[in-house]
Amino acid sequence: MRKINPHDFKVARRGTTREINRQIALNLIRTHQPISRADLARLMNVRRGVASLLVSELLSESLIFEGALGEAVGRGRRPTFLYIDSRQRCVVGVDIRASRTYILVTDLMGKQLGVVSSFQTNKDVAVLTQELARRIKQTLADKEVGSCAGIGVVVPGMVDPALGGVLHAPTLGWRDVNLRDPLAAALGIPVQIENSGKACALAQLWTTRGDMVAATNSVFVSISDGVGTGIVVNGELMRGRHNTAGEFGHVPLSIDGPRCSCGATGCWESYVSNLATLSRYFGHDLAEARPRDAETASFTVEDLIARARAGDAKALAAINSTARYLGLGLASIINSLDPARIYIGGEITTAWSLIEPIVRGAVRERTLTDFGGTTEIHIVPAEEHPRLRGAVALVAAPAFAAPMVA
Amino acid sequence: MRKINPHDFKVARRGTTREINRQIALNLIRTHQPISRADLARLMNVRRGVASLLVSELLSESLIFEGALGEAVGRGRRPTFLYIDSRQRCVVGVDIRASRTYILVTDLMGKQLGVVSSFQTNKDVAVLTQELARRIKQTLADKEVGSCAGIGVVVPGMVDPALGGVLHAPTLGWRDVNLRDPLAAALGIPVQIENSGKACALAQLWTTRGDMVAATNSVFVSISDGVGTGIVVNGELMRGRHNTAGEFGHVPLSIDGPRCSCGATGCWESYVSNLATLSRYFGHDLAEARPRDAETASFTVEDLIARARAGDAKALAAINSTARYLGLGLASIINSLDPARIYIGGEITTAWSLIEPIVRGAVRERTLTDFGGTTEIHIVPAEEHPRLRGAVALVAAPAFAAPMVA
DNA sequence: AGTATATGTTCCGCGTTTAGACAAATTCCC
DNA sequence: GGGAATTTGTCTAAACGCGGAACATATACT
Repeated sequence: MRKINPHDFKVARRGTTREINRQIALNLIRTHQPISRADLARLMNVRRGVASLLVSELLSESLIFEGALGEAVGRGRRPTFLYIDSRQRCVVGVDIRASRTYILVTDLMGKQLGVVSSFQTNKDVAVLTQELARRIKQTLADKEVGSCAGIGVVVPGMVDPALGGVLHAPTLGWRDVNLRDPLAAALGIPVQIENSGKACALAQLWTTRGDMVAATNSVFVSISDGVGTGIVVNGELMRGRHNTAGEFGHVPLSIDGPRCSCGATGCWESYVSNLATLSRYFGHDLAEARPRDAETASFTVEDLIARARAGDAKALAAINSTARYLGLGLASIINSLDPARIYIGGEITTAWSLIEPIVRGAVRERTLTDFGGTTEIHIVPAEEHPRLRGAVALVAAPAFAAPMVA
Repeated sequence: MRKINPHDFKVARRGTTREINRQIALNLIRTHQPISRADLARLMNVRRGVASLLVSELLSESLIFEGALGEAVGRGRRPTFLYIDSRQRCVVGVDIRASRTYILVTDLMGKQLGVVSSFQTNKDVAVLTQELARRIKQTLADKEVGSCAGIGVVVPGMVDPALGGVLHAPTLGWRDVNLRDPLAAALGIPVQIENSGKACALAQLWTTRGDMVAATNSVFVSISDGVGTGIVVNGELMRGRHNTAGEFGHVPLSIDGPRCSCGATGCWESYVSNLATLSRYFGHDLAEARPRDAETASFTVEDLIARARAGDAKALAAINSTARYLGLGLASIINSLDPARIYIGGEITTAWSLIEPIVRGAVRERTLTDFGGTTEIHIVPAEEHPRLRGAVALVAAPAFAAPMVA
């Protein structure tokens, strides 16, 4: 039951019906491929004639292609199978992080076409843009990937996708930096840019198979140096007025808690970020400066988890403590948004088998309803590259999105 | 950019275009009345012929009516003005609270038709249903209000609008109670039921004039015995998987804080509810049982505010303390959802002129971005009856909602 | 070889927008 | 007072796309 905005609506035109049904057909082919025109018509509950016309339109735009004939189930003419046409077109996903920058090439369906490459991030935007352009050119030339439909870039910080600018990325030290236009100009390819937490949520929305209801109402929680979240409501990414929706990392667990990098105190992030977990292990006061001495500089959460698994009680205690705070924060997300599913990404998830009971216990402890306590929690391993997948989705998804209407 | 759910979509039929445009026309008449067919066509950017057809359809369903001829602006034929037809049809809104139950009759546009009546709430559902039915019958017979299109009921608790049941309403002591069906059966009128925080959000969404962008991305925070919130995203009420989205009242300010009625500790509600404010004034430990002795039983927040305005320093301190916690909690809402506007309702708002600087200061203190700190805050006075307006919207809004498509 | 069945195409009907013409109503101007 | 200009509202034909059914094609079973 959506309200029509009387100052910003879209009247249905003669071609709107077709536009809508075309997108539905495209999505059904995407999720059910290989599929015949007849099956498509049955799924859509339209006559075969209509499905045929929709298909021929998609064929003429080479969004799909006709593959080999399928086997007839019983008797009767064999169906011609339809597939999304992701041949000779690719998408580049770029994940810029404080330490390194990652590049991935996929086809339009998000299928990985090469290895993930990476290089050290130069925080000077001009230099970084140049290096990115050089490496992307190289990648596109090397591979048999066809033409590039677009480049998606994700950044750990506040982004204005409409203007293409990074408004504030603390870990990169960027403020009011336009990355999109110079990169697009250097390559002659359209560039989309978005916050990485939101991109992760997009990745799950567009790549999750099976239970779509859960993916269309979900929250992605990404835990690394900071805590970022992306919220998906009714199959749509929640942006908020200034595209900053999803900063759950700075909702407090205790307003009198440790100082957070954002300047406030007791943020969830200051309890569960990788730095917080490591600080807890090394016994530093969390309010102090970040540990960067010789012993701790190269020590990561993965190392900590390895020690915990090897029997280091202090390491285990640090992780368990993070697990508990993680659960308490998730409970806030559940109470406030009641998502069907929560995705969790980040290094800490490699310890999931250790911490799951603690996390779930803490969730149950603070959720208001029994339903809330049983909210699905899905772990997204780093090997799935959720941020890069999200960057790709920025480019690939619009072709499949529902048309704006009413 | 919404994703089409491949397991639950709506194909566009032959009549879908008309359905969409019909609703747009209806909404434009609603917001711009009185309006002529020609102006409607200009607003919609369609031919006058189309607008005429849409109008004649709406006329035949008596959703609108033709009023007197308007004055010609320059030369030319005088336009016939169109109006939403809210004559002889009414909606009943019911607000069930722990102490009293309120009833309001409005027309389809939400215009108040009589006085708000109320009676003491009997927590036995059978008795309450009977009394409600009796009083509503009486109200509908007394007034020259025409036939009743539906009854909207709001309850302070967890509701399943689809099943018509109240799953859990702590202050009423209800659990798994079906209120909708017995009431509908007793009156022969369809009944809609919803949580009161969500209803308040709906009320603002459907009755706010002017800046629609703000209303379509807003959060309503209702502060009384408890703290309830309703979230509106893209012009649609956010329900969540179990219709429990919006329980920001139980997001903690400090997990080690005072015990909350929900069983957890340090919930925002336990800092800013009316009881919390009063307890602070009387110096009780917030974790103790609620103050209900002779002195405090009948003392309300309004009384407290009156004392504060009269110069009672202790009263002012209690209110200021609540104001600060209120702002800190609002900051969490802003950080996590980035709404364009926050509406605040409840008794404490009568002290807004006293507490506004403190609230805004606390908001700025914890919001992550400068944008966030300047988020619009609108006070909704009790005289506007936001809960009752929301109850009415439950019935009146569907006729104006955008059709589900794609 | 004949029949049954499934797929994919084609044709016509009908609802809706699009475009334009036209009558009715009203003001302006001579 | 009368004609021109302008605006409103209706009407008709064309274009677009779904709805339904017929038809050709292709395959399996008997």
